Amino acid sequence: MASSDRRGPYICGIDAAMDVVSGKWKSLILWELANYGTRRFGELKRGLPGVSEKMLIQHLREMEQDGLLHREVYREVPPKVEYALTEHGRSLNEALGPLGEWGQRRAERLAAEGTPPPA
Amino acid sequence: MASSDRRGPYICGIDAAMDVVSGKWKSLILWELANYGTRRFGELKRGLPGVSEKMLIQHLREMEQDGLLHREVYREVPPKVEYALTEHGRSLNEALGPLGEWGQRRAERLAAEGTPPPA
DNA sequence: TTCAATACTTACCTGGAGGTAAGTATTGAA
DNA sequence: TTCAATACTTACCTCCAGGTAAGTATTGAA
Repeated sequence: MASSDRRGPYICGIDAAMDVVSGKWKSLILWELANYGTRRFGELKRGLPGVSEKMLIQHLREMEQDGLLHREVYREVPPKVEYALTEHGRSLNEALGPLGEWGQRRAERLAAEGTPPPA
Repeated sequence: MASSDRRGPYICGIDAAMDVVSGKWKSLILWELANYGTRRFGELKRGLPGVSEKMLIQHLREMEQDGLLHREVYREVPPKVEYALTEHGRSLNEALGPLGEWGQRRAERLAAEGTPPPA
């Protein structure tokens, strides 16, 4: 969910899914964790160029509350925290597959049509 | 795309798809048009309770520019305008299917867990 | 005693998504 | 001459997602 809690009522499934995945970096976090299995806070930060620490932690917290990922704290010095997808997170990532493929085709089509990225 | 034009560069397919589908009412417009085939402005408005005319027309214009739908004007009095999905719009709607199903399951799970909608 | 490394935390600010409400254009019917 | 019906259009405003930048907590090593 977004920081302004919703959790319904939803008018359709897309609505319910978007409530959980909308957020500038969430789908990328999902992708990163699906690819690497487990990632530390700093690794995620480096893997998402441009993300601010505030938004990264905020998104991670929301995704944890939404049951998409698990947070494991290792009491070491310096501190170490690992994030990993839950089963729900993995299934969401899979459900996003077709959308990603559609977007991929769109990007290729735009490129083929000679639409240069804006200056 | 959002009113602040993006059209890339995209860092992944999800990104490219989200650029086109993010917007409070866009997935619902997609669903409405996929279900009815063709809809007039006023019909869409009545079909999306709560949408403002400003946002509806803005979303429709953006989706037209993104090649998702077609706008057909009938020179009559009173005026008549019909909207229908293009092939791209239809394929996007299909790509959203699994996400919608995931959201549906999530909504059912939340209901089963006894998470009442917020007051 | 200070520093390095990691993972946050907090205060503050800006831009833009989206809402409200009133106005416009067209023309046949009453 | 006014009104009804439809599809916008415009001005103005609010709220919040997200950014920046500085601060905190922990403790072993130098």
